[in-house]
Amino acid sequence: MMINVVLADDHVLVRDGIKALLEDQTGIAVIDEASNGKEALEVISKNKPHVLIVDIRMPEMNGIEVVAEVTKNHKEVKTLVLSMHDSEEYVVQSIHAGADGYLLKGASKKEFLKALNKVANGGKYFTGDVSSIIMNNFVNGNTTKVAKTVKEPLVLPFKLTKREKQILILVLELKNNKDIADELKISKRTAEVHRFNLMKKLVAKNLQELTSKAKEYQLI
Amino acid sequence: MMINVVLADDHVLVRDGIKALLEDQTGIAVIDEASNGKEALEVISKNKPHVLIVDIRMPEMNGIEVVAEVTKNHKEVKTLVLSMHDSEEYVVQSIHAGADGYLLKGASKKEFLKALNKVANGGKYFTGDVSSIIMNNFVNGNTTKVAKTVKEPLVLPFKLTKREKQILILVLELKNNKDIADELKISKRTAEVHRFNLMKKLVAKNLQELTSKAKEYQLI
DNA sequence: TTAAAATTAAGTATTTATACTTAGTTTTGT
DNA sequence: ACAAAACTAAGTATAAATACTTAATTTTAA
Repeated sequence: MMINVVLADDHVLVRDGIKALLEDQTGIAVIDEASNGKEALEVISKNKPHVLIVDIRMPEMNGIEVVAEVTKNHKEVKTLVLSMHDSEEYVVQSIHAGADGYLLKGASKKEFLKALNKVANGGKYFTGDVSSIIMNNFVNGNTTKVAKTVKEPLVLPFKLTKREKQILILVLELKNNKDIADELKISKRTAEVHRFNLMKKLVAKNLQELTSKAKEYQLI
Repeated sequence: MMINVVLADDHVLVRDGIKALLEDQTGIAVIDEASNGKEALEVISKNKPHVLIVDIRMPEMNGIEVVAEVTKNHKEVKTLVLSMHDSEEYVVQSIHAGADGYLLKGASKKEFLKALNKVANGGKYFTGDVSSIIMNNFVNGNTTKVAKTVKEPLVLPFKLTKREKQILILVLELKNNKDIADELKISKRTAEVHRFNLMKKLVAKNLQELTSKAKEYQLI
């Protein structure tokens, strides 16, 4: 029985790498590819693969949003999320979105194939390092958040002005107000007020929270 | 004339992707691979390739260190640095280390081949976005630092104590002194002094410089 | 053309970070 | 056992960040 696979990743090197890896595997075929999230959904609707291998970070729609959409509208398609980073946030979001597996891009060929086969056969596969993360979060009661965090990047409860976005980038680069002022050719007091407004809009108490929120809302 | 290439990248998917990309190119052959910096140097010594394609971030030795070593000991080998990020720091360091080219992993096949051929033929190729960065830095006189920054991760001019390392991690997580104090069960004033000492040891004026230095010295 | 939104920059106040030092206590190495 | 190093926490001082507001000017949208 042939396992039909669709790849979604904006880097052609990564897609080619996966294809090369699967090339000599009997029973597995890469039937189509996508380089962004929206394209991935189109390709899936058209081809109805058994498995979607999707990078977590992509233009148009990120991997988690794609997984949530596939889980909702293509229940027969299994999803395997790829990520460069062993990130607790990403893992939890993947699970909440309904992913069948999560794998690091640095995984061995052996692990990769194991994950793909397991997922294709209806099982779950989360890379070993991630299991304790899963346990921690489920034990701590983060399981009730169903597909909430994955939607938030699409409909934000606020809107940043052009200037605020510029300020945000520099703040996230850890520049102080004087440097920000110099770079944007405004006064230090002006930079302070923009910064204050950003904190208010993102509901952040300090730089750490601002950074987390910016990542969560995918503002960077 | 065949261009012999060695690949150095710790992700097998990336190496496979590059191989797949080069597979149908007459005149180019991937003759060996390495998955970390030290292995890369061994492979180069053994195989004497025309070009080394090296990821900037690798275990054992990072790509810039490898390039510096190759520039010094294998002058006939051209080097092309790959990076996921369009980072001014990385570009400047690559140039200083003697790299013949710098490319983003998201580059198109066309650009990739253009870069490879140009570098193999003795030219330089830095991805378009980078040219202005190069100009900025050269104009601002950062050109005199020859292979200095690439060696520093190996021999540091200071030593961090156990406690300082703990403080550094939390500072880089953007935690404030009160939170650091709570987490390590020390007083806020103690956290302040450790923080001050860190700034002094790493010769940093502020959080931004501290973060940069920590990355440069590979303390995180 | 006009109104609304955004940008700018000042005011005053509190909190936190940075700067630098001193000194007692605890831990580690010889 | 003792000396050195590390850790701890206080002192005083300056600078920066945060908090919140007001208001004039510029830009943008209707």
